Amino acid sequence: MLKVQASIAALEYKPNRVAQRLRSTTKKTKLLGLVIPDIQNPFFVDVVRGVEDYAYQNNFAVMIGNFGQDEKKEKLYLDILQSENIDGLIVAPIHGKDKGIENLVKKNIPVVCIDRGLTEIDVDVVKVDNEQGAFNAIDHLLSIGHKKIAFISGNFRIPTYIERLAGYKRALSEYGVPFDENLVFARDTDYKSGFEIANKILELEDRPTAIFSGNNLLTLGALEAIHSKHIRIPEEISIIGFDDMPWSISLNPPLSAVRQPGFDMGRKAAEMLYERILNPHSKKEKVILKTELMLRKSTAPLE
Amino acid sequence: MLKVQASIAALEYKPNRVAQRLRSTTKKTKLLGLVIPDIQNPFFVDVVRGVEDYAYQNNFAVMIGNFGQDEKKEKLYLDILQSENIDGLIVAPIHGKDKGIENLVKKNIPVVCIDRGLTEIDVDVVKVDNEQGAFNAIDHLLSIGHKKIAFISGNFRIPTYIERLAGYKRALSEYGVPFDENLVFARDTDYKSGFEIANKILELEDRPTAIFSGNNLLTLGALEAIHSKHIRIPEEISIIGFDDMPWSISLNPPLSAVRQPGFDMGRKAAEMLYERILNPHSKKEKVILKTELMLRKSTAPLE
DNA sequence: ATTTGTAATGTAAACGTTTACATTTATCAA
DNA sequence: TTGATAAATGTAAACGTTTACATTACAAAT
Repeated sequence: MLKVQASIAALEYKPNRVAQRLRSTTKKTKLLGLVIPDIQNPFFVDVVRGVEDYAYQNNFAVMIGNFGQDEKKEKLYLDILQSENIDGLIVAPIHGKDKGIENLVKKNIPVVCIDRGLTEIDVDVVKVDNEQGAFNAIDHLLSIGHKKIAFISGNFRIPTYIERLAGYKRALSEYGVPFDENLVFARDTDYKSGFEIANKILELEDRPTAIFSGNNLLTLGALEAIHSKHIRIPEEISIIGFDDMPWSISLNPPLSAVRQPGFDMGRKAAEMLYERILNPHSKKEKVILKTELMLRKSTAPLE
Repeated sequence: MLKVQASIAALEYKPNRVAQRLRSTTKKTKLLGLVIPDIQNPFFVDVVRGVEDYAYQNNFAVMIGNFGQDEKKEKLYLDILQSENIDGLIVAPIHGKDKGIENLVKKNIPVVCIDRGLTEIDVDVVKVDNEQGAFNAIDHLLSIGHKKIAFISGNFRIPTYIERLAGYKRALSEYGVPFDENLVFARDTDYKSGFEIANKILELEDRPTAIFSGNNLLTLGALEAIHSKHIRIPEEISIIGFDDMPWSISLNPPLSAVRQPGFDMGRKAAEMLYERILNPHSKKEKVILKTELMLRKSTAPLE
């Protein structure tokens, strides 16, 4: 063994990553940034796991920022990560024209967008076919006789929800059911919003026979609202949600849902980021993953 | 306005955090480490949110590592964070004699332990009264007539589960029910373990009338096992879990649980870490938070 | 105008690496 | 043993800050 290497081992020398990162030009700093909208949403937790899985295998550390749908907070994390000289960044943009992310891309910092893309600039993206996913859910509901279907959505500044709304509309029009804008409710993407919106829906004069909820947390919130009013699912109302969870089967009743492959999305994003770091000028890539309709017990035919 | 400051503003100068951290001795690097066992567990997600909440308010960034109960991975994150010159670290030790964390404490790096303490060394800790929490759950079960209560636990190297077992035993002995070691099952702390252990329990000759599951994920896994065998809760078997979730009420049936204040725990830990950074030699603090018994519909008297 | 004090700016070294060469040491064939 | 080549080690500058002083500028007070 070499003398130097022997000493390295003997003294248990661990390089200081800060100094490495300060000096290094040829990216070997092994630090990735990951900026997500809501760590409470199990879908994003899956994404995180996917990213970490790939990162760990390739000796990267991951620095996570959770901005909780707060634009200022997102900006802060973007700034911090940039001034941390990260090798690259995986981020779910708060909206399609996110200037902060655009700037990073322009500065040639490797960026991969997840869950949502950017409209103003060409960038790597991994997402899901939201339009088709929503279409499948609504198509299912329509096929079993529902016509009055409420949509509990997140904010329409988030591209994801625009796409899901498009799927909702397309299904409706295929069945010749007119679109009623009073049936779509958009607010935040959290549990509380789901709860409050569902409460409002359930008190409507001519109550919808089915609910399509735009994400995990909205679904769970809506479920609480329905249960607290002792309305029976699916006898009195059907519900199907975007995002599946391992324990969807243990909900009351077992929940029908549009499954997104969160783990795969995270893993793929990390992989693409790695490629992008190695190869900064190759063509930007768009990956659209498929959703899967999980039919369980929360949707039933309208008699 | 000063000339220098004017230029700072004009050029939108952002200090390079890496250089700052490399040079700075009087800790103003504003970076915290957070190392958690399992980001899939909603309890730890709450902890993360609590930490981030405090950090954000005090302009700290948080670097999260999720080690998934893998000791090697925990070690890696500890090493990485240390060589990142972080100001301080919040960590849930993988077991009570965690050498990696002991070393950090000895090197005078500010450390706060969450959820679990360290036996060999004096360190700041925020945890919950696990013994009492488990006692309350078992006491409730015993008070409504159950005697044969299975305990789905995590690995007994994790201090938390040792304490929960102690509470289980104490309740039993207060009711004069002999402890039967064949009723405690310890494996990993994930969904799959809960599912598999519950399956085993349900096939037992003289099947327990109640299950106490050691955490969130174990509970959810057990629930799936029970449902897939079409065993009715609580008519045929009662179940109560450690850890509550916002949507526990929407489970089938609404789940009785021992609630831990995860958000508060995270926030308190961040606060204590901040104090520790400012004041490295003050007396180490132990904070024991209270649990709360949430009685819903998954436990019923034994007729 | 001169002094005095304070605020603002300037200067050089240091943090622990990487980078790019220069130099030394080891290895092998002739 | 010598020379050629490769491997190992040595050296100095640079990364962008902070730290600790030194210097300069600008008031207000004499």
